[in-house]
Amino acid sequence: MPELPEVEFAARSLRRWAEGHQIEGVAVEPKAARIFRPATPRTFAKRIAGARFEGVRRIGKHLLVALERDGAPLGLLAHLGMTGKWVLRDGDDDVPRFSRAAFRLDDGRTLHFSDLRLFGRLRLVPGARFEAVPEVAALGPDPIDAGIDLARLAASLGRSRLAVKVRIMDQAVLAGVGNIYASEALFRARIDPRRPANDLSRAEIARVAEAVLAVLRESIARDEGDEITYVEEPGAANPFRMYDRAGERCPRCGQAEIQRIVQAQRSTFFCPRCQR
DNA sequence: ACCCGTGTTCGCTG
DNA sequence: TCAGCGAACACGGG
Repeated sequence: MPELPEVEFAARSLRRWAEGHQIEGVAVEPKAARIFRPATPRTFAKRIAGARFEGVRRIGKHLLVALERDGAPLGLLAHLGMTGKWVLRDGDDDVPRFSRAAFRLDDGRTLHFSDLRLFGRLRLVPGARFEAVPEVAALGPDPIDAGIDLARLAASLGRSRLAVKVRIMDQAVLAGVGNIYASEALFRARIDPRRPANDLSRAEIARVAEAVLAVLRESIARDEGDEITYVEEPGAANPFRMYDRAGERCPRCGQAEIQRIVQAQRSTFFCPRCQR
């Protein structure tokens, strides 16, 4: 599910569902131990039980959850990986498929962290000192939260001969841009994803910045309500213009077919006619 | 059976 | 020294 817009949706959901509520107990799936590392599932459950949700921040694809336990701050760093999602249930029966951790709240509802592929992470951060976590410290600016500084983006791109599509997915360059939105943004910017990053002109870099912001904002706006359609759900309509549309006509020129290529072991979709 | 997947990390290489 | 590459992680769906 998750790139920046989907994680933003998760952050808003968590705020609405959990802020101000206390965790009465936690049930963890022992087989999902890798999610809780370096803590063991048991230690994780023990340390977080009794904590109250204070607030939720998002940087890129990371959720920074501030908790308070026994009057002391405690952080929960959550990453959804490829298939993670937060799900709220009324009671404690009706457990979602692939629930890996169930947080029983003080109002009888249960918050589930569901994750099929186990690439997600739930990590406790002592004192809620998120800045001290290396993977958080390494993140570049979040485009929605901080905007995109053109000079900084130009510097990041100019330093690399990597394909621009691969480069803008680097979380140190733009935190939160993943495989889908990288393709979507470069289509909007009319830039060939295979171009070396350091080959782009200043004007082209400006187009990339504008396009990244636009596709992220569009998607966040689309997810405005309580519901979100997950790409992987069977029968869900594909909301993207390029992603997973190989062989279809380009929606811009109406002439060329959308191509699928592989870059850095990930699928890229683009229009060979419009994107130069 | 085989390939694919919205992400990250690790070890190797030049 | 370090950017870049490929494999690995894990598991269901087509």
